[in-house]
Amino acid sequence: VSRVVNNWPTVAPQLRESVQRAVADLGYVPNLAARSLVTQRTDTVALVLSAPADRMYSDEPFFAGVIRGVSQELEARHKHLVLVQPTGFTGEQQIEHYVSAGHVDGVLLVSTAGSNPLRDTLVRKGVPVVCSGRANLPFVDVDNIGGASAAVNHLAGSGRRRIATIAGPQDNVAGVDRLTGYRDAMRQARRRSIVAVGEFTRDSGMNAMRQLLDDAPELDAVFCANDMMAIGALRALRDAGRRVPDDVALVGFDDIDAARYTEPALTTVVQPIADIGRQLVRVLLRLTDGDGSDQSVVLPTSLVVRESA
Amino acid sequence: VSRVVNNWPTVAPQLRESVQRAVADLGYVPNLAARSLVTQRTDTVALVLSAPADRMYSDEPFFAGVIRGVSQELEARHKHLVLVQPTGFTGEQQIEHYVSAGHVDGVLLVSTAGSNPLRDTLVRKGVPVVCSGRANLPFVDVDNIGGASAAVNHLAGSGRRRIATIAGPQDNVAGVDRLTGYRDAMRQARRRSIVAVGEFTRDSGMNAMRQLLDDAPELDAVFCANDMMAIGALRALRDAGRRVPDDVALVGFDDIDAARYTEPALTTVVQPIADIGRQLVRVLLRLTDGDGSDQSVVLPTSLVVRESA
DNA sequence: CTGAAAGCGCTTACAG
DNA sequence: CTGAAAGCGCTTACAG
Repeated sequence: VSRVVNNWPTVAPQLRESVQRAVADLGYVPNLAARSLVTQRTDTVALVLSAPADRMYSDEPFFAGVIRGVSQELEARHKHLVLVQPTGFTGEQQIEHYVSAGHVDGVLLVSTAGSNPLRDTLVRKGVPVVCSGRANLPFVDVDNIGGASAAVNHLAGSGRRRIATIAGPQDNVAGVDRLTGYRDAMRQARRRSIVAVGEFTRDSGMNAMRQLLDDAPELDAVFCANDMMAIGALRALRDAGRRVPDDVALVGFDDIDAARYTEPALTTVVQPIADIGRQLVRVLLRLTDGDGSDQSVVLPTSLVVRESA
Repeated sequence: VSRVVNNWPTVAPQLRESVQRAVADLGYVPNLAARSLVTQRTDTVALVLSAPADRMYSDEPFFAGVIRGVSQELEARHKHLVLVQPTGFTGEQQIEHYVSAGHVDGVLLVSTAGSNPLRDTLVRKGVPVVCSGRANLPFVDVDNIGGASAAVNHLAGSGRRRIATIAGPQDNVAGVDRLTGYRDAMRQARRRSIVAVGEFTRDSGMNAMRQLLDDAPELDAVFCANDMMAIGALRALRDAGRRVPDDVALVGFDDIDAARYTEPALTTVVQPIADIGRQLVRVLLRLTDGDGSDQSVVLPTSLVVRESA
């Protein structure tokens, strides 16, 4: 029976057929716990989402998009998804325990912070891990530097003189890289950088914009490291009586749905969010089921020009 | 060893201690597959999210909030979460198979559509299932009718004469109940209903608002069955030159983050989204680990008054 | 090609 | 209180 269920080639056709009929009649479904006990595989992947509460709880669709992509790709490959959103230290310990217990074949780590004790622990234990955001282990990232540079070049190319940026948190790889991209492009254009730092939230974008307006009132363009902050900045600009894009041009990053609905609609850098999820799965499965090679991926970004710049 | 690990009372203190030391030294972690093979329990719950793609893919934070609540409650109870977002029929078949294989102790079903073949199949197989939204099996819902009525009463109480509604899709329990609440309150106030139907998305809200403006230009208030549609309606009203709240008062439903950031900020009915997730878990665990009783829950809603009405 | 047997890592009556 | 044994439901060498 086992050989029929697992599609071994060496089974007489008639035997196979009668077994299959019995399986169908009885509605037999193999017990996965028993199977994984002997095969040492679980066909299950853990997705660990960790981020500061204020971003996780917010309505930013980044995490939802990644989950969706992971889920899609896993379903297509007949694997299962265990989702974990650890709250604090005890949460992380539970995951460590769970993973150590052999309940998953690998871990997908989507964390906003740069350092991550859980990651190090898992790697040390020999658990296959793939990160979102470049790291010194298998990862999936997007071209943050290129995207940010493209945004700045668009701004400079359309005649803007004083281009500021609202950067993301600098303990976050994307936050760092998008600022790097901004600085690189500014240097190349022989401009001086004007930088404020936010937390990737609407409120922080609003505050950062106000500060920029105080510190560098002559600015005529702002590149925001994500769309949520751009939405906040838009509000601060309106409150200050600056017209967008007439007085100040604004570019975001991410291309979340909301970017199409601001007034004016947001020019932004497109990041393929669901693709990140799909690629995370592919890189992990190459590690566990494939040739075991690290084939990290960097996905392209592109600028979509709407009304704000 | 097993008795120590599982905290049986009948173990000599010294024996217990030496086993515990060994466990700690060796970093022993019990194999859950082996355990669940004999106990027939997995300490794992499946959360099945099914919704039409246009809502699921959107940046609406409802699903993310429910996931968060489920995840929190499960972590607190040392249970695990497998997340499934079936795409089409094959996706549902995979879940059915997975659940039948005994990989989970129960299923949380968050589906927007009223009828659900998967639900019926699982129930027939004897799998413990809890739904979000009232149903003829254990469920967690919010007081949609009461919330909608409160919104209408607020509008009527503040002197609005012609109160319309943009209802949600009528194949959705929340969509139906929020419309019922609107109609009930209107009847009680001896007003005539003015109804347009949307799909819970921004675009559908915008279109519905345009239609209302055509059909009933005299309206001076609109109750939207969710915030996303209210955001779309806000846009349509602005495009039509109607001021909010001066010309038209607007009330939403959900109290998503974005409701605080519209201009004017949205008056809306608060729905405790993360609580829905937490309660789903509690109701399910009462079914499986508790006394087996169906203790469905209806969570309260409340009106939060901001600027739009 | 196929049957019988061992074993995956646990839990839990069963004796003592 | 505790040891030895059976058994959960599978897979996979091992013989034949």
